Amino acid sequence: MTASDTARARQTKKRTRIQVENEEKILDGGLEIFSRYGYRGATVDQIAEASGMSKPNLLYYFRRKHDIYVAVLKRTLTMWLQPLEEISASGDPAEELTRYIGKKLEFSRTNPQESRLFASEIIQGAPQLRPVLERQVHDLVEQKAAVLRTWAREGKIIDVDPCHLIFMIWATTQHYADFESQIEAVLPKRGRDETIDDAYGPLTSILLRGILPR
Amino acid sequence: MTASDTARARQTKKRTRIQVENEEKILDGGLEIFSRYGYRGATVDQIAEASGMSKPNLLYYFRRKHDIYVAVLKRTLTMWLQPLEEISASGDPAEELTRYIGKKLEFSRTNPQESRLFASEIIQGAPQLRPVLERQVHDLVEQKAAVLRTWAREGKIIDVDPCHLIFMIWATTQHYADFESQIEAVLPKRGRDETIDDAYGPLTSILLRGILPR
DNA sequence: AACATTCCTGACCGATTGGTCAGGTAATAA
DNA sequence: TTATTACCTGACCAATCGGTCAGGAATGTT
Repeated sequence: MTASDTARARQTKKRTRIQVENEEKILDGGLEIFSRYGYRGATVDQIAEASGMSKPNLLYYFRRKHDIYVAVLKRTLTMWLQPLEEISASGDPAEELTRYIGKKLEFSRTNPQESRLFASEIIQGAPQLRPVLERQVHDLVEQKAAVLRTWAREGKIIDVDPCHLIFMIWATTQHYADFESQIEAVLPKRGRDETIDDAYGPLTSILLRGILPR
Repeated sequence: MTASDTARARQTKKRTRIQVENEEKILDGGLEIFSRYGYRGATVDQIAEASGMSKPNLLYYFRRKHDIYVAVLKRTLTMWLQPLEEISASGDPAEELTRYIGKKLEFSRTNPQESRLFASEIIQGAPQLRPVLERQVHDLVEQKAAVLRTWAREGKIIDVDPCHLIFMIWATTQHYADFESQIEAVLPKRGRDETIDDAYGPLTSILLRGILPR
């Protein structure tokens, strides 16, 4: 047995059925716990329990707590960015933005844990995500900001800094996942799904009225 | 020495100069650490160091980590709610809302740690804040929502669920504090203060265009 | 100055933390 | 069938956690 025989190094080789299954279990469990308590607040024991396996067995697949965290973040990033990528310069601004807002709201509905995981990581200074933010996300935002700027030049939307518009959409849509417990406590009792349904109207109408020319 | 002689129980009596000073130091240190790591991720040792005192001495003033946390949250809540309270039914909607947005953005600039502390608490399910949210915040939101509804009935603003409008303002303004490190990483290099300055224009113009009648 | 009270500390405690390890069990390839 | 590899476990470890405690140092009161 040498160090190169460990599960992590084995990933270059072919992955076993059991390995695939268990790693997925662990990522799910990790998501649940990390999104609730943040990186430092989460314990390996908790993640192991949430994943339905013993701690030593979990650590057989991911040798360090930190490795689980990074893997969960990595898996989440793709779906988090997807809706933004789909904005098309050739489409109609109102349609494209309505669709984008809808997709982001839908993400808050179906993946609140993922949303909170990101929020938690970023509130804590994005120690793991920073490199990705500075390259991948930065580039994508700039690319889509350029699209919005083109639309503004053509008079299809008003002329405001497109980055802040994107931030507005992120903030308002993710709010329904990240601050769910606040909304739940403040609002007259309704389910989470209904609340997000209710939000769709006000959100799109205010934002579109706000950026489309009269 | 009985239990009733402890620092906490003493709060009913007159508070010493040193006591006042040190409790403030601890609340500041606690804010710094809790806002960075969340409740569970923060350690008493860290808070003690951030407060510039030894751990036993810190625990002389607050006997439990949890007591510090609650005290910090309590101190923060008042200033967090202040701007919303100031919205006046008799004022001009455009002016009142512009001022409110400005105040909230200003809070993000001057009190980012407080903002993140709240965000962290709420993401983790608001275990401590929930009672306050369900009473104090709930009542205040309903009261101001009524004001917005009146404005809508008078045709001064468009007719959307006012709660979601309030959420939009919270989300967009607090975003600049809570997600500061993301914005910093994504945006072309600027200072935090300049970014918030830049945000004020787009934010107010989009939101006001979005809710004021044409 | 004498005393009482408040403030502060080093040493310490049991519990929990992330992580290791020797060895046993199940799956699979020969 | 047998050998090999992958999978899993209980027991364990050093470090860190929240918190205690006896007693010394400041501070304030008379």
